Amino acid sequence: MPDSPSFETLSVEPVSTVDRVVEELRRALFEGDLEPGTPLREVALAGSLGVSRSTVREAVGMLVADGLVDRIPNKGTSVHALTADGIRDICRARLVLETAGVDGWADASDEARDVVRAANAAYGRLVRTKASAQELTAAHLEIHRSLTALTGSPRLIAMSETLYAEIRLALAHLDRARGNTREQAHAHSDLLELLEAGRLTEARASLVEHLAGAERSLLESVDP
Amino acid sequence: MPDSPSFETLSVEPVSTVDRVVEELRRALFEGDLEPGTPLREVALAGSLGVSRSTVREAVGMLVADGLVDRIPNKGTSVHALTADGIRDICRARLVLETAGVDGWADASDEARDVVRAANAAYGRLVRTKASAQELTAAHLEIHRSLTALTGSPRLIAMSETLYAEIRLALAHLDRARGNTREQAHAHSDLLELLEAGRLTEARASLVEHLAGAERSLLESVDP
DNA sequence: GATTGACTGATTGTCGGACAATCTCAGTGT
DNA sequence: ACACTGAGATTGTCCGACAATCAGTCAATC
Repeated sequence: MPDSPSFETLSVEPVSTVDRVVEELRRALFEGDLEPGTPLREVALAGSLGVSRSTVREAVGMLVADGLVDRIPNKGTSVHALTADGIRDICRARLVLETAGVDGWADASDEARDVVRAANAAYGRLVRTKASAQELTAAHLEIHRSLTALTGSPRLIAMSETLYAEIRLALAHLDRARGNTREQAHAHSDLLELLEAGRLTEARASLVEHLAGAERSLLESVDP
Repeated sequence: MPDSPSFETLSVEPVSTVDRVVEELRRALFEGDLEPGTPLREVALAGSLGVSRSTVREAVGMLVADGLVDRIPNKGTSVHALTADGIRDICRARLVLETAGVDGWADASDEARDVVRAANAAYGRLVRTKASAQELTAAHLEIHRSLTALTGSPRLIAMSETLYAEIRLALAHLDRARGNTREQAHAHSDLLELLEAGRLTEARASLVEHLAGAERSLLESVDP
């Protein structure tokens, strides 16, 4: 027998029914199929998804924990509706997390830095090929996620992901304000250049400005 | 009719069975009744708590979302066991959140600053009266929570609370290392004095040092 | 002797049904 | 205009059931 191989690259993901339901609901939320404020009736969902109410309940509970769905006891759950205060809060929070990542650029691992570069390149590619709005926002948020990931902290990354999920939900119902994609691409590239050059304080300032712009754009989605 | 009173202070919390179970489990975790790694069997818990398995399942699911309990699919749940890497990660994350609060001292609301002062005072009082270890850790973590609360961001506060919950769980099984409570009280008071004096960079440095000490202390709990 | 395969018991994941508690809302009565 | 009432809908909780999965044990095989 040839000495036992390791099989370290192999893996099977045991995807449970609840996971599939969560995934399907997230997809529907991010694609804008479900308007914010829409009630999520357990029996109706169970019926159309072909699963039991218990399973739907558990899946919805996870989305509630993620902040994508609001629950009022004894009244039901509904698609999370973002307020202006909520947007301001999200932006303040992401500013904290992303600047933490930018400040740690020098101390970050090479892989983490490469992820930022790759995310930026992927976004630029999508802008040129005129991808769909959902793909663009996903790629855009991936850049910012990679910034937080510069900290190398799994918990900070997990926190930031809940923020991006909320943003993505808000952006799903805002297909306008897409005209600034090209400027945003420049903003990201500029930020990355500053980072590569080691000009951290300028990079930080660039990020602050970029996020302020994002906040304005998001606020338009709730305040017409 | 006498002109209608306000009743603003009144409220009834519609406490569901799941909430009570969650609360009871948290208590048990924080008091150290349950060793890290202890499996949480659904039927056993349902039996001793006098509720159905569904309810236990939902409650445990919430604790999993909070990071207090680990779940391995098809294998079960167990009390979260903190690794050395986990502690390092938590401390990095709390450093980011708490420094964000400290940096925002000047811009914070008066109430938020008062909360910090009150928390510090309450902690000092407990140290003098030789309170129990659990009370001390609770008061201690409340100080740090109030620091993050200086940001005024509900989401950042919520994030920090999950961190403190994990820390509290780790501390529940570390009744030694309590000798440094007096030094810690000084550290907090010093930090607060620097803040009051507006010497923010020094305050920040003080916090960094204090958190490094906390990390060392926590690491002892996993690495004997 | 190590590996494989089959059996067993325990536990989880999912299902369906059931029922009380609670909310909503229209309707009724005063 | 106001309070009460009742029906319908929905959630919260419980129960019982069963397949799928996992951790052992133990025999069979090479």
